[in-house]
Amino acid sequence: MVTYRSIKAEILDGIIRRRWAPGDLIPNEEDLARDYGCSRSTVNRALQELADLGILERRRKAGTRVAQRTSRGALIQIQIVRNEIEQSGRRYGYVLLERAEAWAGSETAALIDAPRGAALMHLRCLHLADGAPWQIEDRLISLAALPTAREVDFEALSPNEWLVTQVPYSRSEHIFSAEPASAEERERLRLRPDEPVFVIERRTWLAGQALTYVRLSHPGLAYRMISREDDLLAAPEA
Amino acid sequence: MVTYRSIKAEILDGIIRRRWAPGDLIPNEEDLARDYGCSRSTVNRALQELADLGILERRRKAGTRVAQRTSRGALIQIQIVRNEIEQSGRRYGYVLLERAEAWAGSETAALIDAPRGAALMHLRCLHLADGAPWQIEDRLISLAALPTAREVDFEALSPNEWLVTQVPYSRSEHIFSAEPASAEERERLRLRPDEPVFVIERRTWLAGQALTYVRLSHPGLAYRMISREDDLLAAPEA
DNA sequence: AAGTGGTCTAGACCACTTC
DNA sequence: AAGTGGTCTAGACCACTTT
Repeated sequence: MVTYRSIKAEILDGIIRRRWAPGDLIPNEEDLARDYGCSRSTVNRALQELADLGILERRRKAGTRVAQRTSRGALIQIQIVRNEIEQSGRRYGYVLLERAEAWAGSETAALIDAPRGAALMHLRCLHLADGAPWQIEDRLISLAALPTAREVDFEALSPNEWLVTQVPYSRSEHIFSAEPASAEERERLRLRPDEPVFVIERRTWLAGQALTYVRLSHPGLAYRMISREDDLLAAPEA
Repeated sequence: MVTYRSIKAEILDGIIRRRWAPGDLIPNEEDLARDYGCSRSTVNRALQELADLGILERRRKAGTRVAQRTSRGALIQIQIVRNEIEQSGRRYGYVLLERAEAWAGSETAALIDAPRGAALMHLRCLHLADGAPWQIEDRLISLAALPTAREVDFEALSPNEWLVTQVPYSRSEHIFSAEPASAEERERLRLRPDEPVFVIERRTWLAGQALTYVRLSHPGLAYRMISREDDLLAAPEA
């Protein structure tokens, strides 16, 4: 039986084994359908999924070409801190360090992408793995967008967990960097002298309105962010 | 006209505005098709794409549910270094520091995931932006998998560029970390005292065979890895 | 003007999962 | 056993792009 999966696999194989090089035109849907003895819809689905993966480029009338691969991306999965720690078999711990409400100055307004003077909640927390410091969470929440944040007991539930489970967003931005540790980070994360921090900054919006900004800092020597991509040639069945 | 895109947008809107909360069951395809006055295939495509995005979870007989969102991932685009620099309007420079062939010892074998004793090429290069050091590329290439690497003029073309444009792979792994700078990195990247490096490590394989391992280190104070996600609610037309 | 992909349809059969 | 999604078909019309 010719399935869209089998067509997808064959085309992929042809690309990887250089039957078609980047930039080459592959046959049109009608021809492929005849070759494979299936309907055009089936071919269409296979090619469309390869185009979604960035492996093919398709244009009406111009046909379907193998994309000039600049290197595929890496997909980073950012989980709820608690799950990330528990899934690696360690015990999760959490401490709220600070909770305050304030109006946005020009610096904080820029961080969270809210207007100056907007009402914000500022939270600082420490997440622990097996009792050892794992991550400092330094967060701003827009109270205009999320007034219910005022009623949440952040001593019991981390803002990270509350937001991820309760607050939908439609757009996000992530920035990753390596920074020298501040004196406070050195102390709270119990860093060695000279040990840097791995920093993740994230902003989220819902329908154009800023929701939150967070800076997550991890001990540089203990933290690695890993992304594994599935093998494109691996057959689902065998 | 009811299109699969409009259905996708409506369902997404319903999820984001909490008409359905995470874990909730949404109507089955047949009912939705009747509601929208379209065929089941159209509904199917909409729901399937949302499932591919990780927003819905579907199981036969059990139906379609809103996924428990752990937070969507961040997609990192890793480009050819030269393009990355030139696209930001800076002048690109490149220097080959070292080129050698060797047999894999136990450490290098583990890095590249090749057997001990495998023939490897070792390359070290420096990439510059506007004359300032931007990245050290420290690379191992498996000569068993890529014997043609021996004939490439790496004085003229960086291994990064050669591999990305010429060598297909089917699986990859990325690791990002913050590390204290070594003495050599401090010198080559002209780092300030205490400035860490942002490190990207990447391995690639083709059909199970290891191709290459690379360690890319950037000045921590100058480098930021950024990932922006499209707004899910943004309408393609208006 | 003509070629190619994009999408929809109405129906069919099947595969998987729960009841 | 029955409900739900997964996939295929044959055909149709349309949208976009190039010639």
